[in-house]
Amino acid sequence: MSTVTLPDKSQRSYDHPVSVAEVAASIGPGLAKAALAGRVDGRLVDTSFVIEGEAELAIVTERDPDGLDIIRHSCAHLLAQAVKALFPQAQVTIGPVIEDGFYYDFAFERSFTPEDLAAIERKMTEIAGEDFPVTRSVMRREEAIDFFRAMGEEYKARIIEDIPAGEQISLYRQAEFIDLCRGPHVPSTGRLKAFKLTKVAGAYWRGDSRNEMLQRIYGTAWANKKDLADYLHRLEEAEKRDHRKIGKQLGLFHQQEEAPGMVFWHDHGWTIYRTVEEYIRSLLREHGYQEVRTPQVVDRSLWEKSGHWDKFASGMFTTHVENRDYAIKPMNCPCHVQIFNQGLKSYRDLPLRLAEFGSCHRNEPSGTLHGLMRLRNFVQDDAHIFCTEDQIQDEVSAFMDMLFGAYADFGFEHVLVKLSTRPPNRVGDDAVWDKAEHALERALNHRGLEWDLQPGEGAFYGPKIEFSLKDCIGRVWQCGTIQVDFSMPGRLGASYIAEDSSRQVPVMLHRAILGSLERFIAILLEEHAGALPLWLAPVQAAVLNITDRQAEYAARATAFLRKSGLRVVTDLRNEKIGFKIREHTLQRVPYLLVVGDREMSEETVAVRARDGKDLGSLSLQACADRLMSESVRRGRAVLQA
RNA sequence: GCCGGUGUAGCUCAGUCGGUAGAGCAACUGAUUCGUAAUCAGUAGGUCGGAGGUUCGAUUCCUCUCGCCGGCACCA
Repeated sequence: MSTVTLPDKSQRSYDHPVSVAEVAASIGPGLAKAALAGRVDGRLVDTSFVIEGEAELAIVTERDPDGLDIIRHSCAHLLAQAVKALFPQAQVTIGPVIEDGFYYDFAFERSFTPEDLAAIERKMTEIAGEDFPVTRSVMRREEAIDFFRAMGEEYKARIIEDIPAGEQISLYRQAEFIDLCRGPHVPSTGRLKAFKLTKVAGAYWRGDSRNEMLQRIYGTAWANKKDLADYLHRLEEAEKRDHRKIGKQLGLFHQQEEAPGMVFWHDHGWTIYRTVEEYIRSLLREHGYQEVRTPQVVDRSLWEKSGHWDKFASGMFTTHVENRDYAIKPMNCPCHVQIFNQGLKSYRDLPLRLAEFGSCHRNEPSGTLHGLMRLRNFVQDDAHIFCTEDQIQDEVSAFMDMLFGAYADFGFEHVLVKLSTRPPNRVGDDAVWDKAEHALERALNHRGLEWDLQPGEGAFYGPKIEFSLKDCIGRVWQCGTIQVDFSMPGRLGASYIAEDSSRQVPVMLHRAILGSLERFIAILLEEHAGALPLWLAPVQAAVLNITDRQAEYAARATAFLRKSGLRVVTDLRNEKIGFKIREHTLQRVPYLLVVGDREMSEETVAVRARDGKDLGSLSLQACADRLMSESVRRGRAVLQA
């Protein structure tokens, strides 16, 4: 006797143990066909899973998010089967589900070529067409190790060896292909109808660069062909937002071979940059920071004291002049401590907040450079807060207010927050780390934020909170951060006189809102597809004349608007108005102000918004007022509109 | 740094199974003065990323190297 309770609370009883597939069939033939798996008492199982006694059951179909994951996971197996069919010498390793798809890592004597990929995909389609049943079986661990080793699957054997002794191992078979897997899987290969292999790449065995490199094949999979086509289309559209593409189209900046990882900012890009910087500067003033400026090139002895020379020697650009070694600064904190160290500090001076738009150089590995996102020379909106242990919590909270306010002004709502704790290689003792980690955790929880824990990902001198944003194709980039540092002030001899007139070492908080200005601007460009909100747009309006007759008036209108504080250009070229509108629209200019004889006689401009909307004719003053008020509202206007 | 791909005019791209390259747009010249996403005609423009090698001859084949793109590892 078995009784299942369905999600709608209805119950069904059977006089024998029933499989998930049987239950689905007893509900209806449509559901039986659609069933991919079952969720029994909250646990995902195959449709072949047999229920005895009482259980809650949900039939998982492709419409269930778990169903899509199962399809993707089964696609990884399908990929592995196809690869083994075409390249029997290849060894299988792991094949997990990832966002929008899956991958599978193979050990193979050579690299897979794009042609191989096409052949593998054809083979996958063929196998799916055969509609092989997918069956589950179990083995004892030792038996499974021998089994895979006998097949020549050394990597699989090693994976199983890491599974705790005595545990049962589940295996999944489809036709001649057998893989170790926890499951569940689709009932048969015919259920995989919409997939595409997307790229090949190297990936280290067990994610460790000391290990050999495997061949990773990525794919995407969906419930049906339409979803797949939609996804590929979305991806194509997203790639058009790439900041490197937009930077070129809008003439914002360029990079060239002679300076890899560096940026040549052009006028329009630099205007965006300065606007962002000036905005942050206004926040610094508001929040009680001092702005400072420190040297680019500093003697190696300071970096030895800070610990950087030891730990990041190959990551620093160095130079040698008159028998002295120098490093071009990779970060600002040691220099800020030097400023703190000038003059005797009292507890009354704390918290002392020193900010710098600090230009840093780091010799990032060549394979990591990525447009404006990862550079060898970048500017941080950096600051170091010198405070007492008791002040940490308030300072972290105040910083988060500042950060979330800024992100709102820039139009970002979805910020990924992560807490990274002590790494294996670190300075400072564990009691100190405990204290720092707890302070950050408390500040996060106090604010009621959702956050992820990243154990072992902290900096060598302290734990940190990271604030990340996503780029156009969903890659995550760290932007803001706040890091507690109980080590460096002591290493660099920072101290203050406490209330009891004893000498104490201050705590230092490293913090940045945007992180690298370059990276933040890249994300801004991708977020807005180049159509920046008015306050950030390098050109806020263009005045376009219809014929030469209005040239003088157009210049006068431009001068008027500029005097009001707007960034305005004039386009007096002898071109049709449609041509000019097209060009400036492609340049993402927020407002196009057309002047013909009518506007000239009325002292107005005909206002056209970037989206093509006709806002009618406005007097010069009304136009200036309207644009200025939109500009000062920044990104929040968009959010609240 | 590692694996793979890639590099042709200012931009986007085509092409040469080895005989020193072509289009569209942009630029320039001329005509056109035209009211909301491309006016017409003409002209000019490239040591085919760099270095070496094979060859009578290399942009094309080989080797090395640099940049870029996608992953992986890294990211103070």
